[in-house]
Amino acid sequence: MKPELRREQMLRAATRVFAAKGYHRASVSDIIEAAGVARGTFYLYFEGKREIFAELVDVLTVRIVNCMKLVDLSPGAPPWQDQVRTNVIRIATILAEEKELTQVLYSHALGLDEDFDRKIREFFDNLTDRVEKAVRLGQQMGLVRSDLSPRLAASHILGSTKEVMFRMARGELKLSVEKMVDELTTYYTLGMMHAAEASKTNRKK
Amino acid sequence: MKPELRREQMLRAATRVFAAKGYHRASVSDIIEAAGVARGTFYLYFEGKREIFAELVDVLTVRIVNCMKLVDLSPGAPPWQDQVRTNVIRIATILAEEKELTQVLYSHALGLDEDFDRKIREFFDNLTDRVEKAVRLGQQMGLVRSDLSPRLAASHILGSTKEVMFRMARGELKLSVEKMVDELTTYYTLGMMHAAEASKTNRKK
Amino acid sequence: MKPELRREQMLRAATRVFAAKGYHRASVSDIIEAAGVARGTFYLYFEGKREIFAELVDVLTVRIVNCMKLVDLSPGAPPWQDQVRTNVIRIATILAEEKELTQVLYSHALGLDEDFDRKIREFFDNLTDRVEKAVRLGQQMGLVRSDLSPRLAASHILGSTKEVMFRMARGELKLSVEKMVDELTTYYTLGMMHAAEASKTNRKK
Amino acid sequence: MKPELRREQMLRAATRVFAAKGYHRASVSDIIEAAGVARGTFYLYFEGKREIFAELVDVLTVRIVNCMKLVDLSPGAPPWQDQVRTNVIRIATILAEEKELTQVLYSHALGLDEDFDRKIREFFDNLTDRVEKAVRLGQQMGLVRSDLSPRLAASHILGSTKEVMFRMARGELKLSVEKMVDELTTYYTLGMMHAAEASKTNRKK
DNA sequence: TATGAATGAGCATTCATTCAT
DNA sequence: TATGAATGAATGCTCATTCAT
Repeated sequence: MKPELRREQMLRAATRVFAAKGYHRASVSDIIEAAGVARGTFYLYFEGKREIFAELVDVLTVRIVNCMKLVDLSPGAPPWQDQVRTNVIRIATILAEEKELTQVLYSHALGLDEDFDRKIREFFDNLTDRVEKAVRLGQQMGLVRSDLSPRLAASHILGSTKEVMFRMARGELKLSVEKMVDELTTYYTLGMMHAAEASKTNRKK
Repeated sequence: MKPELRREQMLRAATRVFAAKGYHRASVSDIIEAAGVARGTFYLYFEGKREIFAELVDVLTVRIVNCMKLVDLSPGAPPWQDQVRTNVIRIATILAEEKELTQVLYSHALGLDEDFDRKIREFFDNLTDRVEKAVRLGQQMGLVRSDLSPRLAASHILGSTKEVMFRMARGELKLSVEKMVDELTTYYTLGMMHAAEASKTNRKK
Repeated sequence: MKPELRREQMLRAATRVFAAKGYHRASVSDIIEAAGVARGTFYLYFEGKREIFAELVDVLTVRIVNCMKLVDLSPGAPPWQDQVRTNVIRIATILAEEKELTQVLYSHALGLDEDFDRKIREFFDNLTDRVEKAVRLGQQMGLVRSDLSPRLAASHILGSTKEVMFRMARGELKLSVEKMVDELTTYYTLGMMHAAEASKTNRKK
Repeated sequence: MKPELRREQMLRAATRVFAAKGYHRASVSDIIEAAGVARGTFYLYFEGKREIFAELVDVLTVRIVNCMKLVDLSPGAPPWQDQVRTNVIRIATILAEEKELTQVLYSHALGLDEDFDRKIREFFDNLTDRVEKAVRLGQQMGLVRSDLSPRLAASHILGSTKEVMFRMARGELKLSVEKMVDELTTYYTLGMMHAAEASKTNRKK
């Protein structure tokens, strides 16, 4: 079998196993059994359990980071709310496609070893930073109320998004991606906007 | 030594160890060393590693659940926003007191075994249910806009609260509990209120 | 069982196993089976296979180094030949007592890892250094012919001694320790002495 | 590529690898990498790691055995001391040429498996037998003192020769082959000769 | 011939838990 | 109650060897 296919097959098997048992309870034996390959084959493609997990995270990370576009505030560009909405829809669509991986990432990712924990943290910190910058920009433009702590607001947004996405991945919240994103962005924006703006936005609904 | 003191001593040691290394990387050896007791003594007081961890979680859970009061909407009661705010302040105060435990609980708790995972899930689901009910009530009272999905809103609130609390426990967000709670509740309420109300609330700031 | 006894028991078992199979072919499983202890017990006392082997070597090394006395050339001291003979007898007696360990040490000791190889080498280099110094001293005293390379002579002496001791340990050469040592020292001394001395010494026999 | 060249190329690579890492630490991967051939190709030419090593040993063994000539004691033949000296020079020259292989052979050869260990032992026993016979012959001719145990003397000679050759291979003893052989044979002969002979020999130097 | 992906027996090691003292 | 020596199931990993292409 072609190496790339083997890799693919094993990554898929690992995703299934990690989603079903969680990182800690999953063993290399589980993965090779699920993939239907021999012990040695596993180590031919991955350095160990930690590494195959890291690869799964990396793949998801890259996809998410790549789909995010900076909000364009130049005249003539679409309203920033729409741009944010589009970004969130793109992310949510990926996570909805990768339900199993999302569950793993958001629930079993910490406590492996210090390096790895840091990596996961960096991923979320990276996202938080991006959101924080957007909030600051919003404040400079006068769109966001200035008494808001940008870091706090970013943590907020990230936290609620994580929770909702995770519950959708677990199949517990059953909504269309659009409906969910609309709620999410309404929340974000209402919480951040000046009274006058909030008022207008709510009235439109 | 008095049995209760022994227990206390070991629980405290376990908290420190779990906070420093995380559940999976912490070993019984670490705990007994930190507590300064013999191996066998540990098993005299606790059934095992899982159980001493479960006990730590239980203690925190009980404290949190006990400090939450149902919002009283009868005439003459304080404004519901204030009541929510008081609730959240109480919870946040406990978590701020138990920073180490909070970190453990929110980051290393999953992946032990199925029973335990379910337990953690049930704790959060329990909280979500309570919030969801509150949202429904708010809708019935006409305070909360009716196009809001109560479950989604509850997930939202829970997610952002978890994230912010966790970041504070990690020492990453440095705010007073009050400031944080104000932001949090402003968020919750603005996102949920009718335009007119939101408008008024924001204006007051 | 008392820890020291357990250690003793396991060291003895390991000696037997290493002597029978050689270091590389011996497994921890062999050792614990021979000792009649559980897997974990082994690791309670030793860090691993390398370490228990190192300990065996250390014990032998210490015994050998301790039994060697510097040759006393002051007036009134016994003839240096006798002193050397006594030293060699002491070493040979230890090795004859520890036949199994001797076999292991001299035949399977190299190729474990670089650190360990160096250790074994240092042991023999240490012995070689001592012999070399003795040869130089002999040359200064005019007892040993001056055209002899001290290092070469020392390698010589060490090599022949190692070989003979090893063959005795293997049960291939069957002589009394005394007879063997007499031959050995005759060899050493004849090869090194001035013609006149060699002549006298040989005549005495 | 011509089969013989391939073999040659792989044997050379193996020699380098074994000399650098020792038999046990060397892996088939190391060898094929050093030789620049594929995994399967290796097994096309050799049955396995043990066999390629055995082949290297065999080649050296044959060369050494072939270069040894029986001492000719018939009248008119060169002095036996000279004949022994010539033999030893021939062996030493081969070993000096094959420094890497010598190191491997003398230090990492044991502990592979029983058959192989026996083989190495047989090689040295074979040499010991030859030397022993020579000693007996010397005793019969009245050249060697009769109180010498032939087997012991042979072990002696072999041991010191092995040690010196090995140290030279390791680059630790730096002498010309001639100087070394002179010392070696002086040692052998002095230790074995009658007093009168020893006296004469030493005087000549 | 040559390749290199695949194999799996074998090994070292860890650690939660037990139990005789 | 308290101890700590002993346990052994479970796990991760290596590497010589095979075999389909």
